[in-house]
Amino acid sequence: MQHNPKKINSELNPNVSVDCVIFGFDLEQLTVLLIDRGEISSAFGPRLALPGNLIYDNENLDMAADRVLDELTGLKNIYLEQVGAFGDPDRIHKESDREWLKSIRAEPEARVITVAYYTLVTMSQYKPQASSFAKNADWVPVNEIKELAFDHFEILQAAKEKLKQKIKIQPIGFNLLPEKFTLSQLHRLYESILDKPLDKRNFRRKIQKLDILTSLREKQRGVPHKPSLLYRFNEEKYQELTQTGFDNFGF
Amino acid sequence: MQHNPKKINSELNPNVSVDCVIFGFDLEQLTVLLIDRGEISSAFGPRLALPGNLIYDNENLDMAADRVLDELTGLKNIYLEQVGAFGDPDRIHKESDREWLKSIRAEPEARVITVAYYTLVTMSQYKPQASSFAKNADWVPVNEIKELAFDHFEILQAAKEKLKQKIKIQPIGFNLLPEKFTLSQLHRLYESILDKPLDKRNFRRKIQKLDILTSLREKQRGVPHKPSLLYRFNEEKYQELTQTGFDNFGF
DNA sequence: TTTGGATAGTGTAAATTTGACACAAAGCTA
DNA sequence: TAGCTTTGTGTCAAATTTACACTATCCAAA
Repeated sequence: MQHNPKKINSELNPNVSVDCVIFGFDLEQLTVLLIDRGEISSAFGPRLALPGNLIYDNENLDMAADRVLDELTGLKNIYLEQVGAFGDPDRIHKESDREWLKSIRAEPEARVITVAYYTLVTMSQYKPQASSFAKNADWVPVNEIKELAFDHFEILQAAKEKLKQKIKIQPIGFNLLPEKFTLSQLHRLYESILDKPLDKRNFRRKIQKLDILTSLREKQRGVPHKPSLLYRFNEEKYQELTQTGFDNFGF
Repeated sequence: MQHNPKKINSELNPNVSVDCVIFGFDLEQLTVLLIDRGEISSAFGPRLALPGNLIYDNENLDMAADRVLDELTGLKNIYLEQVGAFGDPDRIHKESDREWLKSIRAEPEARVITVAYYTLVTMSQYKPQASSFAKNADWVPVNEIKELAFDHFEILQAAKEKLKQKIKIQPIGFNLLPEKFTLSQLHRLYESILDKPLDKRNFRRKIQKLDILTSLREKQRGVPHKPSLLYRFNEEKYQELTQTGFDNFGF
């Protein structure tokens, strides 16, 4: 928790926390980085929760979200979007929740509102076992999550919906892919986020017409089938597009 | 401020406030209900601000927004959508801001984060002078607003953008119109929200094809030109539509 | 080396949607 | 009754969307 020593002199605000829905994509499906709260909670409710923490009084909300992400994964400068504020007075129900909150320095009796963010990371840049902060963290496919601690399941639903809407307007999906990727991977990504099948040929036609991909003269290697061409996201062309007011990346 | 006596026994949370962007439509342009903070602030900065207040510890955020709206306008059951949380540690800059916050019982030294909402009301249902709470409140056309107190201008921008995106997905604009309205009024409404001109015939064709309007056998009266037919929003047909997964109300 | 399994990559035709555009009808006022 | 103002309407061309099936390429196993 002392990962960012500059912050430690400031005071934690006991009323406001930040929770992060950290999305990843394992090239098959959308996943979320969850932390396991361990035995302490297992008898009472869901062990899995979104990573989060109270905010410091001298940081703004976006910075707090960056910090939580950094503490857990060591990643910086990650795509980040606010989902919204969640704050039912009774959002902390269980004795186990209170115990656990104490263990991370929160005031379990205070009413806490949380500001939720979602972030998009490239899974290959981060494996949970690589970081000492992430001993209890792991990627879980979104579709397999049926419950979470506190009101985190509700937050996850809201984040999925925000992401879905956002990707119809901006091609932010590239933040979830490695630098080089195939059209099929991009296709799968859009299908998982939009949660519906998309026709292969129509998808390819549409994405190619946008002209925001650079085709690398390079093929996939080691796959037991016809290897795919690799592409890279072309930031410059994307900027050109948006600056002309274009905003129809919808599917 | 004691409009809702049930709440008065609970404690105010000094760290969390709710601000409301109350949109209206004067049949010409989009407007926002602002309060005038009066002389106390005039020497230091903008007098106009969004209505808002601290939240009580026993109410959830949506309820708090409803309450603020009710206190100011007396309106209940209004369309309400969260914009997000705003919370730069230095969002309260000026001495005048501190004075004013004291006057509404806030703790000016505490770091306050605010959760912003936007709401859509029918202007004809509410005239500022009708309510004793609203002596200092008035409708201001959105396009004429150049600055607001605190970070409220930023919040307003965010709210406008949210509304713009939302109306592309759901036909929520009817909440801004009287029960009976003309297609031209609806047309103007979409133009003000989307902030761009829309071709009259194409707009009409599109809105009619959605089949969510009931044509009343009734004409406008007293207008110095050809009177328009009046329409009503058809909630049932809209529900049918959305339940089939339709979500393209975009323009 | 041949064969089978798996995914990549490609084109077309029909239906739908969009965008551009102009004039007659209806009511009010002077 | 003449003039002003806004309503209400149709068409055509272009662009976009949808549905749909087969060959090419690589790896692995026989």
